Amino acid sequence: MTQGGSTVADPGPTLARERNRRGEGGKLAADILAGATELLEQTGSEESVTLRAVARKVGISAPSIYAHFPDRAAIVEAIVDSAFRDFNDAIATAIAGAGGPLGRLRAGCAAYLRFAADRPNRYQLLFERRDLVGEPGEASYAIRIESFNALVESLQECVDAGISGSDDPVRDATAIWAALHGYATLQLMLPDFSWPNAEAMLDRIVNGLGWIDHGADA
Amino acid sequence: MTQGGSTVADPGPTLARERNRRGEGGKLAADILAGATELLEQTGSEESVTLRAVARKVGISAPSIYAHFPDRAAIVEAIVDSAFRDFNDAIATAIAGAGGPLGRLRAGCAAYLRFAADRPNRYQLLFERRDLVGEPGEASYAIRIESFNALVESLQECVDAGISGSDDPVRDATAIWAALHGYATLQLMLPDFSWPNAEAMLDRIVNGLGWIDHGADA
DNA sequence: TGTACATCAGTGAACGCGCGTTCACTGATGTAC
DNA sequence: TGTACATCAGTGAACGCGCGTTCACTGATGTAC
Repeated sequence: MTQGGSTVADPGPTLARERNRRGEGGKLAADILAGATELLEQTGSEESVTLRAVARKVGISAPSIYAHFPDRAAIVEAIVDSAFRDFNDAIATAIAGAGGPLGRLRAGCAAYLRFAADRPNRYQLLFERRDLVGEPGEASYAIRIESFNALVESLQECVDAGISGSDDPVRDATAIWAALHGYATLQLMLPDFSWPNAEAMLDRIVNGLGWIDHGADA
Repeated sequence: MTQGGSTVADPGPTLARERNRRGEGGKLAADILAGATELLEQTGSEESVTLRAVARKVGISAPSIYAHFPDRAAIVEAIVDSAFRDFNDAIATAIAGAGGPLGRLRAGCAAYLRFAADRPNRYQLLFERRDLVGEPGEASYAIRIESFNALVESLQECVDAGISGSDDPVRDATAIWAALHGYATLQLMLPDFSWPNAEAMLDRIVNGLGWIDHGADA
């Protein structure tokens, strides 16, 4: 595990970095977070985000990290938090930029899949670490369902506009979420499978799952 | 990572185990695999399956493992393989035991969700290690889409019987798979979320995704 | 303008840890005669 | 039935590794006077 066949490409040490001026020591915190995120994005495994690897990447010594993060766990938590903020922002922006209830719902779902496709390793991390999730009401829980809530809202809008016949938008938004998440993560696992493209999948998911009116249920 | 806040419950050393008789040394291989699987199921993390931990669990010394597995990676691969066999068997059995095309499709999907709910950590492992997947045609690839193929077959049966109006069973089976996988894994991540129960979700997924005829597509 | 000094940003060496793996071995079990 | 011996199933000690973390430090930067 620490030794042996671990053949992760060594990104090599990033060379000399200028020491921050006085009062600007805080900048290093941002550099550490950025370096750690980049490391994760490259290797695809959270375990490879070690204090020493991060330090090499940023161009500092490992103990310097302790001035900015209490321990390794805090760095990982910070990466995940920042990834969730990026993720939620991307989806909120897409929704805000689209027209009409249906357009907004679809734009949100499309942005979801785009984030996962563009930053696969960061997406994977979002829903990987169960131990970082707090109880409902805590911030660490809220940040994880923020985009889901936006999805529910969009679907509700559609119902209100008479476009969707969903009798339970929360349940149906959950089903849509599940399909989006499954599609995104299975693709990472089996890249050689002949996946339908995102467009086709969105048609199925958005139209099929409690979306268009389609008569009886069972 | 090796030290620090790792607070995984120590299952404690399993005590003295009888040495196998001559010619029965092979039995240990099965014990090792079982111990490793149990360890994984308990801790939920593949990293905790170390040679030493497995040895403690089984009640042998760590080097004894080398008589049966060439290295640690081989153990993990064996766990995953055996988990996939269990998984595929569970689904195949459920399908075989159900009546009618629709009954078989639904039984397969229900068995999928049941496996994930009953053995969450083992299910998670199935679609976690990307590096173990070979190219299409290889056994390590085939075992990963075996149940998907059964799903396509069931859906095709439904089309043939005039029950489903799907114009592309492979694509629609993919969407169903994605929804099942997403539902299963998101539940592990956010156990406190108010998930619709499996029954309700199956209705949505099986009926909604390219299942029941529902007019235009876009 | 010059200088003593406090502070800040960061370093280098060292620690103990669990790990995968190697190696020389031990002692019970079965077999040949 | 007895005994020498090969074989088999496993052991215990040791290795070098990268890790998280601690600790005493250094030297550049800014400030008080």
